[in-house]
Amino acid sequence: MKELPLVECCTPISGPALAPGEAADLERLFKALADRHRLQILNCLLQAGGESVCVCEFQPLLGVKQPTVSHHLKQLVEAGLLDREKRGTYAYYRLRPGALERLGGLLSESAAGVPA
Amino acid sequence: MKELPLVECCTPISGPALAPGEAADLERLFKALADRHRLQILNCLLQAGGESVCVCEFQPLLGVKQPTVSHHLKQLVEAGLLDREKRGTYAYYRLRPGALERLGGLLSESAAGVPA
DNA sequence: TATTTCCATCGACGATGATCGATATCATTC
DNA sequence: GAATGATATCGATCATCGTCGATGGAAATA
Repeated sequence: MKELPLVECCTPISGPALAPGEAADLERLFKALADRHRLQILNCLLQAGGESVCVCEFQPLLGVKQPTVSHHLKQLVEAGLLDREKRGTYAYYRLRPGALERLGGLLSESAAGVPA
Repeated sequence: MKELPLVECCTPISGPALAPGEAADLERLFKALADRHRLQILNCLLQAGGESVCVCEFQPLLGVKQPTVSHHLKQLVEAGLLDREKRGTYAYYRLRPGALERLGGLLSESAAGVPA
């Protein structure tokens, strides 16, 4: 047997681990937010005050080609952050109501248990 | 000149774009959160209530090798989410006070301007 | 129906990122 | 100071992601 070191390593903390499904959901959400261009899209939609914005707005804003814009929009929809609506040949995107609030609330709540 | 289509595409929205630096900061933050293992680390530290946790706690929790744990911890520190402290040969990490709150507040605030 | 326009999907390529074995560093112990 | 143990860094490998040209589909127009 080995003696304990002078400085104790740690007192094991054994809170429940993040549920695998829950961790995967959060990972997808944050992955969706972890891109400059997708953040620009969200910022644009926030400034639109929840109104729908046409795809054609995004391309000049982002400075990338059309397939790339489409790709990013799809990712945001699949993450549950945006809703898509088609009118004629145009496609419109808007913030899914409450999506960002929920994420913000989750972070604030989690951190609320931590003393300053 | 071309006539306007039957369905108007959109009324251009011209709010200020996200400042490049600001977008880059946010991107780094969300990138740091966009990984299953780093989320598990944060969850563990949240359950520790802001207390320091030794590195040796994380390896069995994550189920990855030691260099990988070290890699993830470094990313979280560089993102400004964790603080590192060394005692003897051991390294301890803790949540940087207010970091998660700020992020949560930012999201909630941004979304606050959007009508339900 | 042919044409045009808008947008999504596909396939490929280059870049970025996660992982791990090997090695380095540093403090402790012998 | 040699040996041990904990952690960080390095270098290579493999997977994932962002990007874009080419193509496809659907609606509007001629």
